[in-house]
Amino acid sequence: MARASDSAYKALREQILHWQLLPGTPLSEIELAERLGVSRTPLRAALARLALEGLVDTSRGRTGVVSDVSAASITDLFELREALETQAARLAARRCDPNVFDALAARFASAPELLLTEGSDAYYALVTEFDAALDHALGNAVYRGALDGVRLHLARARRIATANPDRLARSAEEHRLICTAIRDGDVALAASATTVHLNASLTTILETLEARTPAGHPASGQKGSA
Amino acid sequence: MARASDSAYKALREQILHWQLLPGTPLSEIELAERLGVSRTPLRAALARLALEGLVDTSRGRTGVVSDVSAASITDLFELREALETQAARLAARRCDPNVFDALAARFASAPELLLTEGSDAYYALVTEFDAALDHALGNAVYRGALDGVRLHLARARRIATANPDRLARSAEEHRLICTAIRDGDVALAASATTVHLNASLTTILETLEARTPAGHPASGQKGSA
DNA sequence: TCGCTTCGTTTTGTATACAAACGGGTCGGA
DNA sequence: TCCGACCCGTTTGTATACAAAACGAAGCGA
Repeated sequence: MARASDSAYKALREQILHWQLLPGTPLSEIELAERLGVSRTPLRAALARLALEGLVDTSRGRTGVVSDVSAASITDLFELREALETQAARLAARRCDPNVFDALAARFASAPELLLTEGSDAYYALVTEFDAALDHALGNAVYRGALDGVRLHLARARRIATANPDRLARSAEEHRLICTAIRDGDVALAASATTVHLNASLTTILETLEARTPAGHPASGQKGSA
Repeated sequence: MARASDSAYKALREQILHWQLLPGTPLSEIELAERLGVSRTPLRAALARLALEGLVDTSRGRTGVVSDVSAASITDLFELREALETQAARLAARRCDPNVFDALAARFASAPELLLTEGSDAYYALVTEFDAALDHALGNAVYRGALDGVRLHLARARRIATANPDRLARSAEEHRLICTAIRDGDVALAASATTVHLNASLTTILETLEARTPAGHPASGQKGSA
């Protein structure tokens, strides 16, 4: 990981995910190489990787731009996410170690205090632990790769909706329900609870997004085609 | 697409998918660059792309190898595939143009004759048309990207199980049922029929794979970790 | 005889130099 | 004045040269 291409990739990814590089920003190889202190060759590799992961859009023009985050693209993302996570919840309900998800349920139950004392970052860290537990329960590297792809884009979208303590508290309750359902091996409930959670999450993000773009002021171009 | 990196990518992908480059084959940059008549720079890009798509495994050692196709990896792949395709079938049942899937159902109904007169390649072309219709009904570029990733690996796995006319005829009947369910907007049936089809397909591939590896003769190493 | 260290070869990773292609701008003509 | 073609600058795509690191083998020592 000490390779220049990797560090360039990590740096760019971080900046895109943190909205320091805004959607639509053109990514000139020469300029970025200079700014990141690497040669064009490893930078090209980093850019190619970001393009394949969907964070960089190379389809328009020759110079790549940071890919767009529109209401349409987020809706599409959540459609895929629902397919993956509901089935993941079902599978986990069959295979998991109940103790793991029992412990997670308890931690989600006490999340309101966590939010008060340590803030939203600590809560997101807890969600990451939940994701890891889900991955471990699945025991499927291919499936995990697909989930990671979704989580990557989700991390960027989530930055818009951060800092809504009320929503996060409800999110914690939804996660708690998912955890108990998985712990109890209740396949149907695990899937349904996941659907409920994702719908609430999507709604929140879309509302925040709409509030941010007053109307007639599209954030940065549209989604793919018509 | 006239770029050297793209042609190298396409050539390598073709050879891997057609089992001309067998799983485990080491991919030396110098040798491949010479063989394909391109420089190492574009070849590296091609190799990186294949690695990100999962056709090349760079985790073991420094030199990448063609990724493995084991019973375990195929089972994992199908677990992901089921998550994606069952939900895709549900969504398509809600959104599709009935005429499209009605026409497809008719063509799957007459697939037995197609298999007799034109062979399995023509049948696979029909399946590809079905996939395209599904993508179009979804109208979701992100979802399609995930499906394409699965289809890529599936194409390689399928090469093992090809040329079982009896199975293909049954596959056609399963597809016909899926098409009619989608056409009729029957969400539950579309999903269930897809599950049935995928299970049958997986079983066939695993049986063929087992018959090919007589025992104690692992095709080419194991899957990821333990 | 087994294990460790060390050296050599091979392979990847990076930098730079060069060629080609796209875009913008300007000049000329209708 | 508007349209079109051509030219030039910038940017990407490719090739090669160099550096660093990893694998393997051989030799030494216990």
